[in-house]
Amino acid sequence: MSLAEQIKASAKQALDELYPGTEMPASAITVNQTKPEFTGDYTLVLFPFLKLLKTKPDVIGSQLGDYFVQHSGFVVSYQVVAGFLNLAVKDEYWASFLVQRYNDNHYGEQGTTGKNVMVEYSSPNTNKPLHFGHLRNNFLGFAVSGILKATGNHVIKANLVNDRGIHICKSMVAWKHYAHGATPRSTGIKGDHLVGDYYVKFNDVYKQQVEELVAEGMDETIAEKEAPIMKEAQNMLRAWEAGDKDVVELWKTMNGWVYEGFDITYQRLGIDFDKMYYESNTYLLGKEIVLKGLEKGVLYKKEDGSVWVNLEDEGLDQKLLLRADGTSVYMTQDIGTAILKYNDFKLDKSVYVIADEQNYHMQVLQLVLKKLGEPCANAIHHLSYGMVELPTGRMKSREGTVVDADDMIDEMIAMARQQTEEAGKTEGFTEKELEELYETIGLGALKFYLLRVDPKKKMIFDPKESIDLHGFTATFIQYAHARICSILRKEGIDRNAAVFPDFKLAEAITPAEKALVLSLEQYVSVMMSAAEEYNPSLLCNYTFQLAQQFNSFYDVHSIAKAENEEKKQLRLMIIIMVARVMGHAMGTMGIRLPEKM
RNA sequence: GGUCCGGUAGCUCAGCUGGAUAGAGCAGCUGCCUUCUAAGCAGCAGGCCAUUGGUUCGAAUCCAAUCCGGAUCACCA
Repeated sequence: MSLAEQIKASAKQALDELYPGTEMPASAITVNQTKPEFTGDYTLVLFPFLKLLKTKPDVIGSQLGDYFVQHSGFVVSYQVVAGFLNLAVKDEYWASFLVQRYNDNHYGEQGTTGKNVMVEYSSPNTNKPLHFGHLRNNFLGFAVSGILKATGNHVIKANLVNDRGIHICKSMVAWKHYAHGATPRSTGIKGDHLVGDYYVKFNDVYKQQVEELVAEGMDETIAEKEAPIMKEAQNMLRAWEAGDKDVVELWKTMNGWVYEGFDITYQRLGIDFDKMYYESNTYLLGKEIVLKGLEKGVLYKKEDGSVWVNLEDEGLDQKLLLRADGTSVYMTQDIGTAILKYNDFKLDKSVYVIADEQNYHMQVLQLVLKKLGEPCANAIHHLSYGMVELPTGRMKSREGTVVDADDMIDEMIAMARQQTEEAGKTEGFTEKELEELYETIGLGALKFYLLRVDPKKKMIFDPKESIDLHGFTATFIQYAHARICSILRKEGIDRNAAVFPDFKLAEAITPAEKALVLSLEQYVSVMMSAAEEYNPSLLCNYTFQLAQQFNSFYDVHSIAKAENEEKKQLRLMIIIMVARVMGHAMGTMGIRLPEKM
């Protein structure tokens, strides 16, 4: 239990004892960190008690304050200011917290919940390379997986690859006509980019053909259907579904190129999966379920033979689940996959990392599954995140107005190199170490940039403004971490092995020291909130604040020249804990921290 | 039009389960490296928390209305 929670519990107990018979609801008890301008560490708000207890703030304040001093064991003194009870926590409490956690190598890790949680993320289309917006999805999914793992869940990271459909055929058709047999090997172009180029090519040609047909007097909506290249793509899709040997062969080849490209990108990003699902394997699964739902009378059939679900009672619309010709739609596939995933791993929770443009779709999916009586309906959680936009609006791969993920990674690493060299900080590194450092800094900055904002908010990225390496960034945290490592190196201390069995608290803890211990104490509850809210930005904010506090501490206190041995040990324990917590928090999100920079 | 999401410093964002004088970073301005890493620290300046009303001892936070921006409401995925 965190200290703030202990204070709440004690306050509840105190009120029960002081005012027997008056049931104070837990919601009436609020505990905040004390504002810096007042003395104290935590503050209990007294206003909510006044009416129910028919008393005044200073009366109840001193009653509760006395109770805390006498019974809590951790409060040394208190002050009542207006309606606030400011509690000062004993230095001994902080010291013993520190010693205890210092010797706990798993601080920040929760015991197992016994729950199986799947996080589906990334889920790319195999017709184009990843762009900046996809990065947010990938980082979010990976970070949330780490957070759920740290809070004791068994996590399965899943990737549902969208490897079939008309959009895939578009790249294939264009490649057939315009590539003259070009391959990643023959051109030296990364496979996903090569295929993406032909997706763009398809759209160029398509647009041109539509224009020509319109110029010949055809209606635009008809022209869009009649353009030869579009018809060809549709034919190809039909051929694929029929298992046409040549089409399937080409499909396998081109998807293979894309996977090779994706693998490189995933590896550079430090992102991985425990389970791959391919839509080509799963797209037929939902049909059976839908037909069963039809039998049960949960769904209904229209005259033309198409199958629908009526969600009007839920305030939504009617939704098609099977076409008149019996083929599946997107929703049907997702119904099948949801059940498949659920059964594959006996899931307690199934998280979908999907952009907020699909909120409606996910809502419908969940409702349909519920209507069908599928237990997986209740396990679904849509982690809906806002899209990354350019100042000019949304990225459109069809129009080629995207910030490419691979380019972005290169740019970030190049920037890390440039700034390290400019600062003259390359000494004492081998060439290989430098390469690794630039990657750690560049990728860290990129990940942090995309994770530090509340997932549900959309964000605007201006490619003209580079991602900063100062201030609220991973670099800032990495730098603080490197400083700690440097201190330890100079002191000859191994942070994983150092123990302080003789530590005694000899004098008062200073404000800068206390700020750090207080933050360290809050780490677990921050991690829990991040898990509850599926929100890595909480960890980003927390870790940044910890780094800030460390830098201030570093400025006013010396470790090497500490006033005495007790202070030195105290500070060593503090900074080692800070380094560990930073490493744990960032590591959870896939951001590495260097020992030196 | 229905539904949903957002509007906080010049810019990017915290704070939103109601609590003290609304916080960071960037950009701007002052200081601070013969002392454990200045990718840092300390400070200055910058706000009608979109608007209006309501609830309350207390509202950026909750409710209602309005304005602005976005998403979505496909036999696309």
